Amino acid sequence: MTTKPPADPRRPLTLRDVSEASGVSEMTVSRVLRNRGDVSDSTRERVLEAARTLGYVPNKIAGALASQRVNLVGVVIPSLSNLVFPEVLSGISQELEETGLQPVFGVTDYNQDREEAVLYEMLSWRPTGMIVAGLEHSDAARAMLQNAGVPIVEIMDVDGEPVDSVVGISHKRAGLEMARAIVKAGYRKIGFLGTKMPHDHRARKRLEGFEAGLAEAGLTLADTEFYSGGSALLKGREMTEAILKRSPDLDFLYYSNDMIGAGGLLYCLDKGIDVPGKLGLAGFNGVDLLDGLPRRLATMDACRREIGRRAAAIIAGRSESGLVGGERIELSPTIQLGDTIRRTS
Amino acid sequence: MTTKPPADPRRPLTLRDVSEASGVSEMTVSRVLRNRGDVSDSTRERVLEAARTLGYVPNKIAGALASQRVNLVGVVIPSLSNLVFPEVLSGISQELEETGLQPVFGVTDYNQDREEAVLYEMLSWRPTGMIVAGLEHSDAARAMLQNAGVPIVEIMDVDGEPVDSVVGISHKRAGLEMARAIVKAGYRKIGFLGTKMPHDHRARKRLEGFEAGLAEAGLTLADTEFYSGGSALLKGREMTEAILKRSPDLDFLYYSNDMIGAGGLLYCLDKGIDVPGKLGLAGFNGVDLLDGLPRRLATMDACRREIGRRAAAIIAGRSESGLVGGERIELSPTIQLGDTIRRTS
DNA sequence: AGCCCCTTTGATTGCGCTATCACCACGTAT
DNA sequence: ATACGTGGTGATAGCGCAATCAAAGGGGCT
Repeated sequence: MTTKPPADPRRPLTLRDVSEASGVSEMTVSRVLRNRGDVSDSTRERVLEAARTLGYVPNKIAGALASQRVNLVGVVIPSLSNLVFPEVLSGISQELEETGLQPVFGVTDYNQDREEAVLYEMLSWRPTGMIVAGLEHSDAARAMLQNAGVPIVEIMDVDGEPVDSVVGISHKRAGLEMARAIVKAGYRKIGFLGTKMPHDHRARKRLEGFEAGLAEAGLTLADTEFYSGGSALLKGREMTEAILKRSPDLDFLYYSNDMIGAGGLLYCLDKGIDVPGKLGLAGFNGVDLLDGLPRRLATMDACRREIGRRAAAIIAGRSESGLVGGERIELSPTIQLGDTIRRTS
Repeated sequence: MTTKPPADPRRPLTLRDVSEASGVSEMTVSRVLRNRGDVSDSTRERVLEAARTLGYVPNKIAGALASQRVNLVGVVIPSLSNLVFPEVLSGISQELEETGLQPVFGVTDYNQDREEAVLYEMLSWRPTGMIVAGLEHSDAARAMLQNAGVPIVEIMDVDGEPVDSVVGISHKRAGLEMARAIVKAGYRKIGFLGTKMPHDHRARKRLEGFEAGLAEAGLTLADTEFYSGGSALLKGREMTEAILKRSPDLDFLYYSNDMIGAGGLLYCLDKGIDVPGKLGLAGFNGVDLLDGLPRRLATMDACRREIGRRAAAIIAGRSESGLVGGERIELSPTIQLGDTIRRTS
């Protein structure tokens, strides 16, 4: 059988073209290409051959409309330049790999209006499920998610009221526990260095938890320093220099993330400051960048990849088994003292 | 006017629901929601009000099928854990922001089979255009891209034959120029440290260019060291230690990326090695991480954000103006000598 | 032979939307 | 008066596919 080329070479191919080329009905072609229903081996071969030589690519738009099923999972995150989120995405991708589901990413830049727009856009493709970073959304966004009629998983954070399911860690508790560890190690004059992003709710919660932990020991933050934008490592250096110049008697610096913490550590080593004797340091995240530093920064693992995996599993699982949802998974970040907190043992 | 709730509360809303709630035809609702055609202000208000209170979200699947237009741009990259690609994505996002086009990302893990699968999946959504990292694809993948009938932009690399348009830098030339700079600075016993990924064609081309540059001065690589996986910073340390132990007389180390270069730099500073006097170092990429290091590593900017922007602009531009395509944009990375190459001046 | 059952294939319908054209009610020009 | 726009609206058809049911072609059984 000769495969005749389509009439108009620039007209996109359809099932009909494959059907004509292989001499069977469109329905049978559809069945072959989706591996669904019984088709004899001989026709299957013929159809696949025709599809291959034509270079046919199915039109999922039409397929999705007809079947009311879409293999997409919307993933909404605040940023890509954070190093944290790519790892979450990676966990999601990995878990979804074998399910036939496809993640689609959207970035909000920590901006609620952008988030609303991205959610609207994504929901308009009628995805199988949504994974959204954080629990804080505009009312309109919450309403959209609630009405979407598909599983919603909010990730990263568990301190708040989820729309549906939630997978994350308690950033409040993370801050609290780090404060306790620092106090226990004997540090008393403690400074905080972080970002100036009012919409990074997780950083805010860590700070709140941290202050609560200090309060347990009757302490308050001795000084704080904030930044925004730029190379985090460099900012860590600069902020550390600034805060130590202003408050030379600090004996501990808590950084809101590992990158600025690493910058601070490099600064202290440069200056020959005795770490952790005279000055202790800690960050947050457990990025593996830290493994390469001259000294291991104290930190707390945020379970990023695991969060992605579990969230994806909920979507994937729920899309098969018609579960009702509302799962709540709180992971426990483990504190790693590294070499920048005095060991009290 | 009271907006009656939909009959079945779990049935997804359609244009018909909004049309009934607002007392106009579906067509008029469609026009209002897309801001197309003339609609009187009073009806527009009524329709928007109804849509808002119902919480209607349009179904783009149906819309795309009917209009044969899809506002998606497929973006295919090899990895997210590389720090380089998130920046490219960021450039793409930014450029696409105002065009109504939406990027959709797919990750191949430097695997040609995965790439083929991801391309097939993406093309089946009939995107407005595709941005694909690299020029090396399987025959099937090339064929798919060629037949897609939409603008294709291959990015990062210009050393090869593009399917359609291409935006990137010459990695061969980047390697070559770095080699020349190193030779000119007087280094002679030069080692290379890189990844063991046979499918990272850009790293390979840089190495080829680099060796060609050495050859101009009658030199060859004195030693090489490869790694795969793990924390790049730590690997940089370990590899540097290994290669220097094996070949203590090396006077320069060229790293295939900045992260391992940074690890190497930290190692050398730890060991008190005279950089750049006794030993010169250079990386590749110009990641802003380097700004925070104790000494600035020599490197070469890969124009990542710019590449993303230009690629997106081609898609956006071509989707309006029915241009024919085939653009070729070669950006020029600038060498930054930093503090780890001797200044010959 | 007549029956049933199973496998394989095809015809029809509709998913939710937009393109297109038709239509109506007004003006305004001729 | 007739013709002709023009802003506003609705009716109809169809995008490319999959769900569904109908039908055709074999066996194997009584």
